[in-house]
Amino acid sequence: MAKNIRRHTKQLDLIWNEISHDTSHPTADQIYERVKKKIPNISLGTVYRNLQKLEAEGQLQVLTLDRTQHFDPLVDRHHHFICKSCWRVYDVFADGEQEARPSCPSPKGFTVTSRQSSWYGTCQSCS
Amino acid sequence: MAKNIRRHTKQLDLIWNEISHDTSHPTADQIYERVKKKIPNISLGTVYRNLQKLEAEGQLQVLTLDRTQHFDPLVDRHHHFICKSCWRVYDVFADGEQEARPSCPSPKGFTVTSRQSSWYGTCQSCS
DNA sequence: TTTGATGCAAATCATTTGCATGGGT
DNA sequence: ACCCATGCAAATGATTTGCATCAAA
Repeated sequence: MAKNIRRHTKQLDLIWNEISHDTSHPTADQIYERVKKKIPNISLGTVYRNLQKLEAEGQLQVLTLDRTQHFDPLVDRHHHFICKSCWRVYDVFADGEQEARPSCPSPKGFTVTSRQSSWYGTCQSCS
Repeated sequence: MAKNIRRHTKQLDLIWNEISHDTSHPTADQIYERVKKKIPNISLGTVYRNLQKLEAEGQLQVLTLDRTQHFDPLVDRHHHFICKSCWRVYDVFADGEQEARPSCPSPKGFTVTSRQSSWYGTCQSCS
């Protein structure tokens, strides 16, 4: 019977403000460090819980890199370029990427709902 | 001055035998369970160390899925289809996938050395 | 004999969870 | 008042590492 009503807290607000315009793909810990400046006793667990909530609501995407989650407020279709030297993550918008489909296994019976791809290499500031 | 010569051990042999023809993308722990049947006191650490070595030598690829590494003996260019229902991983060979390049950020100064992409959806046996 | 590899256990690191309390609604 | 969200600390789970010993070369 419970309505499970979503509550509006200052912690969630602050976390969203920190990340919503950030294109640097920060980790939970990096967000925690920033947010702590405004709410010194906020807990890392709360940061994780709110990031999960934002992801579940489709307000952000998660990119796992080397066992660590990176959060990305850009949820439109795009890909990532990861620099193997500095490990910065760049958003990538590919031209002329036609909807390649799996040819093997046969597309029969396989339904594709999303796609994620990453380029690896060296970025401008490292080369 | 040390030559750091690579030694040939039965543990490495066995691990390679287990994985080299396996297309199911097993985890380290799954490989450990199999290998333990042949060398009961082999340690999980040894399995990890040998998998790392095989990866470094380019004999296998690692695919990280939900914080867990999956090992793939297929190192030719290919992608993956991950079923969101059973979490099985399928190898994918895409037709007509021309080399889309990042258009933003500008390709200037960005060098792409490898690319990895994954499709998510529902597989044949789950639909 | 030399020294890289192993087995074991403890350490690490990101993330999750249990629980008592606090604060939206 | 209800009961979801928080803070805290302990737990989890995959992976790594230190170290004494073993075994390829």
